[in-house]
Amino acid sequence: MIDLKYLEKNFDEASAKLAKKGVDLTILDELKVQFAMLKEAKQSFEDKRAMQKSLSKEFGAYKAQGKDITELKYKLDKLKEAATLLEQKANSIEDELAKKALVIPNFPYDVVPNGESEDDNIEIKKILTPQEFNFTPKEHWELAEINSWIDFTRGVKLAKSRFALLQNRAAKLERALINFFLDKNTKAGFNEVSPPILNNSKMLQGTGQLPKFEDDLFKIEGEDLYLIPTAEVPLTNIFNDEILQDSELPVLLTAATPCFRKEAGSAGRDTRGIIRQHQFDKVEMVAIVKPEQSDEIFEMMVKNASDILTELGLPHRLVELCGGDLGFSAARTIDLEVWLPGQNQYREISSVSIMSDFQARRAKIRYKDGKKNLLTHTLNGSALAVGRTIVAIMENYQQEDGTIETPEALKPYLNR
RNA sequence: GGACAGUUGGGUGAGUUGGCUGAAACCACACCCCUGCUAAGGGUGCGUACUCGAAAGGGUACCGAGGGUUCGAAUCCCUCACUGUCCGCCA
Repeated sequence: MIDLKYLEKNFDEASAKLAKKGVDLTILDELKVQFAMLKEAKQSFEDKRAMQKSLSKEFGAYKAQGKDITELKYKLDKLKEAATLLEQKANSIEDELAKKALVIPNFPYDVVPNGESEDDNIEIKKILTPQEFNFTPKEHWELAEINSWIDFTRGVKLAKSRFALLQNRAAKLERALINFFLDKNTKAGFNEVSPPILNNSKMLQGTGQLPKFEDDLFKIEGEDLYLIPTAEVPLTNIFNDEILQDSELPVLLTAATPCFRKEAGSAGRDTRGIIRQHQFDKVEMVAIVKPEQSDEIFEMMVKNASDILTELGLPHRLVELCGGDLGFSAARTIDLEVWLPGQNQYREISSVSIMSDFQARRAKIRYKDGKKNLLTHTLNGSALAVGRTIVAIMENYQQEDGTIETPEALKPYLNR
């Protein structure tokens, strides 16, 4: 959630920032007005309630002394009625305000370039040069067919469209990659955990998926539980409603989990292959940090993800997302895009973001700074998306006959 | 899933014949004093959030969540969630 006090005090500046993200600014005016109304309503309720409470104390004394209480009771009844009314008014303003505030996206950082869509993103640098093939490289689904790595038909039979069945060496490769990624992240200082992959609505709200993006989530019927769309949700919310000691920070966590997304709104996109599935494995990095630590940790996370790709021999590039392409909770994001020779283009394989204090405010993640409790910053990034890494290996390591070689770095993980 | 018990501040844990309790005590933590050497003693402070105030200091809400009774509820009633134990089931 954005800082409403900041919005109140620096309205124009806040508006300019959100405009960069393409927010309809009329909602901000409403927010500002309602925020002022809420303060006033709360104040008048609290004044009445204070009066009621202090008189109520006398009530006990009166009774003990055997004094007549009918007049006092009459006054108290009136006060109670008035206070309750004022309370309801304040509550309804607060509810409305919360409803609106929860769907306002995070403020982007100043370094974020202007732009409306992914076409306006800015390439920062390329790492490794794509190799020249002396044949026409195939797309990964053709290779999957030739090597019998992926059974798309039966995946759909078992579940529905956008589900696939990895088999043979692809299944082994998936497991090897998860281990490889976790080992790399551990070496980079991240602590491995294995969280629940069903989380409740409070957690989904904490990281920003709810209430606005409910349609993207798979929900368990009859339960307040959702399949997580990313391990960012459980990892970040480990500290939901907690106050950390400042000596504990930064907290660096990594986990390999399946992720589940409905992909609502991406009908027709990437329907072939396993680029966009309802279920996919991903190894995630999450950091809970003091605000002054977040830039440094961010660079470290980007480098870690990039180094892993380099070690796998996969050409990739770093892309700074523009305001319009930035996610709801993100203040700044760098995407890592891997080269896919079959598709002849770079495709996202990791996304590393600073959420500033946006998630921390929603999830109430704080730390002790002397006597004060301050909001932490949260960051997350993939290192890496497993399915897309398999795609990248298939396309980059393909031979003319359609067979696929194994990257050197993975051999220790596959030959056992 | 069934039966019983419980859910209080960072931790342990009082308080459940309604008002003197936002909350004893102890531990932990912070600062100070004494002392000096890898101990101990003494003092003070210490829940969270919002809000008024320059500050000192006030106000309101929160004792698992939500609702109810009452002038007044951590304390009484209802619903739900969770934890523990026993039974059942099971990887």
